Amino acid sequence: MKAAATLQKRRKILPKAQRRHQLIEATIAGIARYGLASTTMHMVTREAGLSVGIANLHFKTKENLLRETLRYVAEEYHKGQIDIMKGREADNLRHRLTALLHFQLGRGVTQRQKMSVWFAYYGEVGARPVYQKIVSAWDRAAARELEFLFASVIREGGYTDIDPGELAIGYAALIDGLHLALLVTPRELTKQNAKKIGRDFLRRAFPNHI
Amino acid sequence: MKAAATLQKRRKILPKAQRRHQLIEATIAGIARYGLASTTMHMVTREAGLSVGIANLHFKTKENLLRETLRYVAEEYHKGQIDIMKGREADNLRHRLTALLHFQLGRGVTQRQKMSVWFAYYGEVGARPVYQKIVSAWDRAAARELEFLFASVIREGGYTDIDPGELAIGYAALIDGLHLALLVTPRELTKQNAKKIGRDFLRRAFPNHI
DNA sequence: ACCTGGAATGAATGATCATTCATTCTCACG
DNA sequence: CGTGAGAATGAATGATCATTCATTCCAGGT
Repeated sequence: MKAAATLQKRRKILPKAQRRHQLIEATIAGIARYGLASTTMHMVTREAGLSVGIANLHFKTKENLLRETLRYVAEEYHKGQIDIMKGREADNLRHRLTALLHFQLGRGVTQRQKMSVWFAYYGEVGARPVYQKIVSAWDRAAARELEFLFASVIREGGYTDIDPGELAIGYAALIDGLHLALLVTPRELTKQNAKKIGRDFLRRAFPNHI
Repeated sequence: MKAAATLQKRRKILPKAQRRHQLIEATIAGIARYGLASTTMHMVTREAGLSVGIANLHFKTKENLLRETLRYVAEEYHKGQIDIMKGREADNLRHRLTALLHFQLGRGVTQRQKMSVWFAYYGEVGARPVYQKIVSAWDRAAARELEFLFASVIREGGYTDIDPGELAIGYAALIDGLHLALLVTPRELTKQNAKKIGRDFLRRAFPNHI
């Protein structure tokens, strides 16, 4: 009788890596919808179409799952940036700058879901040093690359009186701030407009390039 | 015998407004130390030196206490900004710009505790529309004032090709981003440096003023 | 000095959750 | 085909927390 009423999902065994990925994706969805605080293991495992115990099997604790999820999100965002900044040999500097801007404020990154997850973790950084460590490791790598790119642009354009490191921090801060504005006050700022504001920042610093 | 061992704190009755303020301050301290998620009513009331039931008496629910705390923090920050932007009659525009920058990146605002609280709430905005409403109401007011200030500067300086509204959004985003950087990667950025980066942003936009 | 309205207390309650682990089920391999 | 190593399940457990409310205590009014 029991099997007759409910469509019994056949149990499936899959490699560890795949299950871990599945659970991390479910965690992201949960955080975006319910926030970091209110996301429960039941929600996550249900979203993944699995049982509660599976989380313990692959991640041991909830805290660990959250850490791995942050690592995953941070890597995705920063790797994307770094790849563009390194660019292909043929790409000129102007093209790299605009490609970077379009990535950082483009469809992929500025999805409400993604931005929610980012700021959910930032919000806990004050209380959990572990999150700070994970993010700042990636941040440093991206910052170095951005500083290098800016230094090249400064050399090529013969700009004076610009410190590439400081400008890189300023630009990165502007992008983060625009993400925040898109999340918190979306009615006051379109993605179109955000891009224009980012471009204007670069134009004022590098008038011969943008 | 009971009273002999423990130093009995005498119960005190105070006006509603005072107790509410006391609880809000304790909530801020709790959020900064333990995060929005892990701050319990016991912690908050203990921090305030009161009993658990008092929270229910003055705020009905925890959710309500958190909302009121956000309102308090948002008001404090945005009122401070707005006061400076309106300024005294005698203040010239250049002075208002630098005063604003020093407030936004000064000792009071960039305390780790304050920034933690800010981003704790931002982190939940994706999941709780109420927080979005509270913040965006204040944000709009500050944005209007900033746009007005920038418009005055543009007029006075005869700058062309600058939209005050867009520049205001960009500047506000930069400041938010710098706060985030100070919170997440404090080893990479001093407050001193953050101020310089903010000033450089203004200088590129308004070279005759800064 | 003595009431009394209502501020303050904190043990008790019930709800929610992370975590456990005995059991069931799969599938790769012999 | 059978089989066992280990992947997957989910009811049970125990911990944590927000909320309640019967009781205690304070202070302003008479």
